[in-house]
Amino acid sequence: MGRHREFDVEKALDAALCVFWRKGYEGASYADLTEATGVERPALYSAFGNKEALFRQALARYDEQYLDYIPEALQLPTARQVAAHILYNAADLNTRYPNHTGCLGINGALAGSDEAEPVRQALIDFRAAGQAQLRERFERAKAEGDLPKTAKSDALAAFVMAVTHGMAVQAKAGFSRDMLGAVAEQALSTWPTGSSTLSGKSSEP
Amino acid sequence: MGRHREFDVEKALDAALCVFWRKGYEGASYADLTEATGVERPALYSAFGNKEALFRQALARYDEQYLDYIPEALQLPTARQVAAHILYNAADLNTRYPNHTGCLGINGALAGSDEAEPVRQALIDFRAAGQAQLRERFERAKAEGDLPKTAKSDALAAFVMAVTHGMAVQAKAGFSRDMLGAVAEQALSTWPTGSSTLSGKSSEP
DNA sequence: GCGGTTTAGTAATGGCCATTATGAAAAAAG
DNA sequence: CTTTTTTCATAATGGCCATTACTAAACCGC
Repeated sequence: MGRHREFDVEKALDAALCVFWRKGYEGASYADLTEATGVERPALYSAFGNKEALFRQALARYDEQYLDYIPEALQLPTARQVAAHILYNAADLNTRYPNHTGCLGINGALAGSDEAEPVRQALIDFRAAGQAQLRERFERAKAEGDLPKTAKSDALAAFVMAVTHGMAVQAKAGFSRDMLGAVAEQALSTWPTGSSTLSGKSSEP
Repeated sequence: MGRHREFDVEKALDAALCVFWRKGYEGASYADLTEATGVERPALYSAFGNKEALFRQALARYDEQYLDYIPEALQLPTARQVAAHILYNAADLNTRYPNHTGCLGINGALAGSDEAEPVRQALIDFRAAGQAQLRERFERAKAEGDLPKTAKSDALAAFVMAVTHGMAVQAKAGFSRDMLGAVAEQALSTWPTGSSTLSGKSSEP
């Protein structure tokens, strides 16, 4: 029993997510959040908890709703396809919405006041989890002969992630989808292969 | 005539620079700045103007004091050496000071409140200037036959910058100098060569 | 339709923010 | 030594911040 909620919690979370995406954790004020969600402050608190809790839920939703290309990528047959799928989809996502360019995982909190340290750490862990998945996928690729045994899977994973992070910074600076695509292409050129040569171009746009 | 300044303006600027480097523009409060510089608020205002003006002066000093490896790099004989010098020195700088890892050009202001928009734009312009220099250097390299005529100098410059930005993000997340060095090495292993093959390793550590 | 319970919205609270008024202190000029 | 000019430091100002009492309204089971 009791009164029903008058707003759609999921829609409010989506709206808050976009605010965080654009302004980051500390840059987003409750004035911004209430305006974007159409929900008054106390209702946001009762539905999501405080600002940090709201951000963490937004991050989880971001992972589900926007980063589904990562599990997709990990299932592709070759390491090179995995990397290509990630890089081109990142270029895409980072430039798809003009109102919130770049990546929530980067925009969220890079530097800031000490108060935001827990959120910063959460984002570090979030990115590290993705990188670990990628490294493991590359290790499998080595076992399968898809990558040379001399390849360093942790360095390769860090490299792919570094390029996506760099593209996120550039997207936030206004770089076009095409420019980021060119960056991705360059990152993929001469990818190490099991059979020593054949550096070929990407199969993706 | 009149009273002398009791603090060293340059030292105060250096201290403020480190605060911005660590916390970014919005994350740095005047409480932080007065503590780090040992200078009271009104003295900072009279010496540097407001917070935005102080940040811009800190950025200029950062360019002079810490990014001298970029003009150095541009004078090296080959495009590959230019890129290698930039990437390895960036890996170094990003991890040299445990109290302010990463890069001021990235940490300074990526996302944030609307109020910080001018600072964000200043940093975008700052990074774009570096990227433009690099692109021009690569065009020269094409003219000199040091890069293939088919190479896209703007994409190459954007790629090198993307990797440095990504390394800055990773450094802020606590990555070691060695890990960033491995990222740089991987970035250089994709480098196109004039003579079609021979993707060789870097000459730098 | 009434009592219990949950939500909505207004408006308050205390804290930190950048910025600056104010007046004391210090140094050079006359 | 006095006057003028500049810097210093304390402390105030107004605004925005996240968070939350508090009151009114809406719904469910009875």
